[in-house]
Amino acid sequence: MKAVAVTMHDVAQRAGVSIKTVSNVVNGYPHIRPETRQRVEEAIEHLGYRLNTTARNLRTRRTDMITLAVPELSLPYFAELADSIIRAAEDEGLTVLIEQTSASREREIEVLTGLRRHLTDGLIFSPLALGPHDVGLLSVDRPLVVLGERIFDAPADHVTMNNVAAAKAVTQHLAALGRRRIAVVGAHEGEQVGSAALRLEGYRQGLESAGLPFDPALVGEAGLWHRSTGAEAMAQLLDSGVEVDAVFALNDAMALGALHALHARRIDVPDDVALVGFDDIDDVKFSVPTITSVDPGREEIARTAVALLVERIAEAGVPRPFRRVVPASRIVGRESTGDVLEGGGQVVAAVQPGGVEEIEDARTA
Amino acid sequence: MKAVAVTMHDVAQRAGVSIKTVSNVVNGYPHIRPETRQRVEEAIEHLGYRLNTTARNLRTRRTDMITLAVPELSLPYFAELADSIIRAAEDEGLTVLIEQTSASREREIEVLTGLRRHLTDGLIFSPLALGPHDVGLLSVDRPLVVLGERIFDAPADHVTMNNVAAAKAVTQHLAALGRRRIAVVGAHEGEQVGSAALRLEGYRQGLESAGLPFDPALVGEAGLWHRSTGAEAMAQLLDSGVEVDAVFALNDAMALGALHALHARRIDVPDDVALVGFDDIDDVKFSVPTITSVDPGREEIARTAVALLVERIAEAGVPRPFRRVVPASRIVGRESTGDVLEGGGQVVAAVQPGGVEEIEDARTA
DNA sequence: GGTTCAATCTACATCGTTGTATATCGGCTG
DNA sequence: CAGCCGATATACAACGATGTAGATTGAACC
Repeated sequence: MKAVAVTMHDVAQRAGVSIKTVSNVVNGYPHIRPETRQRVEEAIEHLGYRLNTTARNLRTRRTDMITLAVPELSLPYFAELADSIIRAAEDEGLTVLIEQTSASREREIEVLTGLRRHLTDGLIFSPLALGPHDVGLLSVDRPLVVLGERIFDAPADHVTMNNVAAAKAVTQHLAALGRRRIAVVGAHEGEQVGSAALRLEGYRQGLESAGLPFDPALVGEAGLWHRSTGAEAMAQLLDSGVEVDAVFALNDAMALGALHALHARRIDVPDDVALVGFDDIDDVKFSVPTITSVDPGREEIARTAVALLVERIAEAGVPRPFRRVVPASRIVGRESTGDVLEGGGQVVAAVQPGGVEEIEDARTA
Repeated sequence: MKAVAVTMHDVAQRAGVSIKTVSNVVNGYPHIRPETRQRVEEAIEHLGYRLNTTARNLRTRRTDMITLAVPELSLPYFAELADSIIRAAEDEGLTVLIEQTSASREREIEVLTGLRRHLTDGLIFSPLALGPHDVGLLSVDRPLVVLGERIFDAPADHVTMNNVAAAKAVTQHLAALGRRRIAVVGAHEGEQVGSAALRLEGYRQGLESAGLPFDPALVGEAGLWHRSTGAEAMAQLLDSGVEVDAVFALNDAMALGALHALHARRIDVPDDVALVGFDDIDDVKFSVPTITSVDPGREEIARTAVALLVERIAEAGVPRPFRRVVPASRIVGRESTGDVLEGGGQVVAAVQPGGVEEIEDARTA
């Protein structure tokens, strides 16, 4: 019943050539008589032959696939990041396999060490549970590019963003608008690493440079950076009775949640409270009101990550310094800070890129 | 420099057993002396052996991977769908490879016929460019599950939603709230198939059952169902001067865009205009105001699609009727229709599921 | 006219597993 | 005690492609 797969063997037989010649035709090897090529192509067509990618992968030791490990696609930032990375990979002839780690430590380790290690040529990894102490786990013997702000000293290439500087710029911008009681949503108490810690640090620097005091009462905690947690953190801040005239949500999802919570209490944005997010996802360009946000250069992050990985794959085994790349980011002003009256969005601050840095300790990736 | 991959051969040698025994240990074959098993495990541990998935795939003719083809992940509905499908697949021990078609005809055909055909065990395909005329292209010789509303007579299992009934219910609900000038955003002029046509049909039926006339001036067109196109369509409707007291956006992304456009014109939702979307994505639960929407049963769609595909894969070659599954959907009422004052969301209408239907023309999938 | 070389094609081994058939051993059955 | 069976382990071929080395042309070269 089930038609057995057509192989090169069958094609070779029908075309009256060797199986290797079929392979050569399929792979575009140039030195083939036009007549032969035609016979082979006819046979392929007639038999409906399709190359077996798995067999080729085994023989060539390449799969032309890469893995992208992110927490979850239902978080808009990661969905958009995945979109960009898939496109960038496609341009390089690569297919992307997505692993959702759910920000679970176990799953993140599994991605690094698990079964599928031999299935793709490399890994772009955006950790959320692992931290600096886990650097050892990243010493895998295959091409790896790390994203994000949790692990900086990994033996791997690293694409990140200018968190501190951008957060500082956000805070300064809010201060420049005359806001004095700038709250934060999404802090992680006691944490020393990761986006939360860095952006909070930028916030403190921004306050300081604006001559504003740091008030712990203005710092709202939120574990996972979802819309819902942002709304909860915002609600708690408001309920605490602390005076607030601006909110810096450490990512856009929380900014949307915060906006929701503000609206529920009939607090006007931006008249009563100004609001800024981080990530510049599509949502904040259409929310009501639109939300000012930090564009961390998502496209560039994606393209760079793929490019670095492709390089590592090509040079597998060749030692070369690990690189840290930090694309330029910028603040896009929108209604939530009164920077534009409606729609649009305009750059109100550009944050210098960190450029490309080569790290001494050059091991083999 | 580069460590050559450790194979079963190396493990076998170190453990002093045959390579097949190593394979048996790795695969959990029961009849192995504990002592032997331990020696093998020690060797695996010591050498850092990892199974080569590609080789196994070749030998077993299975990859335990499935392909999911969607237009793009930056559309929230598809991001959430992908999330759900990846989780459902994981529960079945499958990994998901995502292909973005960008709603391009060419890419959609490529996904069906392309190189990677032999790389995964099956395909879950959500077409946006192909239509009923392309049914022939779907006669592929491998497990396939089709999603969506564009192709109904494909020789494949099909998971869809109750578009007409749900859209009718939405319209009736708006009418029941006293709205008389119900506009639509996202129609596709002249199109006979697909979500747009079906939902528009439901809209017409809803109007009719409510005794309201159908007014073409109230129908706004939008090609791609993005936030931006929804905003444009809404703006055009408003600029046309037509009277409107409710808007049915044919998906949530457009509803968010429409809300944005309404807000830009200082039109209050829901006081001046009520708004309903479709898909029940996360965004509409946190927008300002929150938006009433149709929950098409995304989780169930995902689980069903994976389950059907798994069944086809297991029974490859066995003929069995093609099935069409239509999960139940429901309208979740929120602020944009005044159904709740804030937050939350409550079911205001349940739409009967279409159940499972078996289609006569049973070919082999 | 022998040599050289590019073009064209083929044979064979190989990538790292798993399926199949088979060998060996000891114990249990009747 | 012959016969049988389950437990344990192995040898060998096979999955479907590609890399390597080499065979066979015919034209070009000196």
